[in-house]
Amino acid sequence: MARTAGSTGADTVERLREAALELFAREGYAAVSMRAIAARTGVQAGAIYNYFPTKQDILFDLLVGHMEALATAWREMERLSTAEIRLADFVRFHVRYHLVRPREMFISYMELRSLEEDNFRRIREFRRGYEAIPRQMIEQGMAKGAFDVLDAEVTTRAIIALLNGLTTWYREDGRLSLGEIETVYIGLVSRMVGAREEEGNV
Amino acid sequence: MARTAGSTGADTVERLREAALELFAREGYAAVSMRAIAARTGVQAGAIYNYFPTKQDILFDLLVGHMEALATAWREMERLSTAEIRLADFVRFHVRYHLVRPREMFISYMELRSLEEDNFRRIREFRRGYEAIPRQMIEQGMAKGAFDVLDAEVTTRAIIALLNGLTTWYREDGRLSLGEIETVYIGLVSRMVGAREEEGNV
DNA sequence: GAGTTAATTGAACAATTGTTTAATTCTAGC
DNA sequence: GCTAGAATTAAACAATTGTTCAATTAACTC
Repeated sequence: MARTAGSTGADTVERLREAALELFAREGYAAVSMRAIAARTGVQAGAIYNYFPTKQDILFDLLVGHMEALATAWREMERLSTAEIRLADFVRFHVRYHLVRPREMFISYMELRSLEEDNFRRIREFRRGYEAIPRQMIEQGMAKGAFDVLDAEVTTRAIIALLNGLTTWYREDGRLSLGEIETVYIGLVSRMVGAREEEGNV
Repeated sequence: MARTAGSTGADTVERLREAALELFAREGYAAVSMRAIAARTGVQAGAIYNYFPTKQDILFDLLVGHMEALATAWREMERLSTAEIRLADFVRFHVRYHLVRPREMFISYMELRSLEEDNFRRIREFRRGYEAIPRQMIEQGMAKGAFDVLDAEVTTRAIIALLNGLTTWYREDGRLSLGEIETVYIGLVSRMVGAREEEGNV
């Protein structure tokens, strides 16, 4: 046998991405075999190599894609305003964006260690750029006296950890809606940075 | 060849634990082979099976050991007091305990998915018990009017995520000392729960 | 409808995996 | 100094791993 009826490359590569994303998120990169990804796509293992040179390239492709889409999405919706409002915007954006893409979020911070040297460095750069966004807001808010923070670096990292921690417990069918979780998180972050007026940050 | 000079079982099993802990933390359970653990211990792969029936049992042994030691350590140092002080105590304890054992902390929340069904359930129970500690403090503080919290569950989970996130960025040779990080974290958590008097929680 | 290209199979590769077992050497107790 | 048991090696097992490639079939072009 060979080419199967109705198969097109663009379709197959997309189904491969989806299968790999699901499996990497659920089992972890190292525990997933090329045959498992192929089986889930309804294809033989050899076919994968028409689209990705190695297993590592699948992971890297997923992570780059996620980070680029994330950065683009933020750029498209960010607005100029005070540090308080911009930080609240960022929290809302981050929560909303990731809760709709839990698998991407999960692998993008769980599978960093599965990346080879060069790939790791590139993804790390992406992350640094993204994490610089809240950091700058906090520093700006401090400079203008709108925030009261003991240590900008630790506070930023704590906020990022708190945001990323969402993946470990959020369930779509949970008690709270996405909007309610956003509200709670915005309130928490607002307190963490010691924003002057606790309410009214829209 | 066979038994090597100066070898005792108690010593070997401890070195095996240490090797497995280091490798699991660095590479991930699935990416570590029995031969890699053996090599790091200075022993052949077959020797491991005198102490652990399977690879899975090594991971489980490490996780159970960590969770039990963690719970014991907290019980030994906890004291009766107000919710504010007890929560600050807990944060300080958690930060200090884990920053001295980054590898245990790392695998105990990164490798949960590598556990087989039954083992996973047992470790999850341990975790639930431990995470109930801050949750109860928060609920108690709310009931007494000492805390002002929008949602107890989400706030608890956010605090736990923030605490666990330490592993992803803490470095022993970093800018801040363990004590300074503790102080910042206690302040952050205190704000998150809306503790009435922000300072003076010792 | 013939010829070209795109897409896939299926078998094969060597390497590595977790685990078992018989043989061997060391240590401890008498 | 002998012996029993503890500790380990080294070889072997079948299964699985990532990857390659010639053969084969489907879709597209003219």
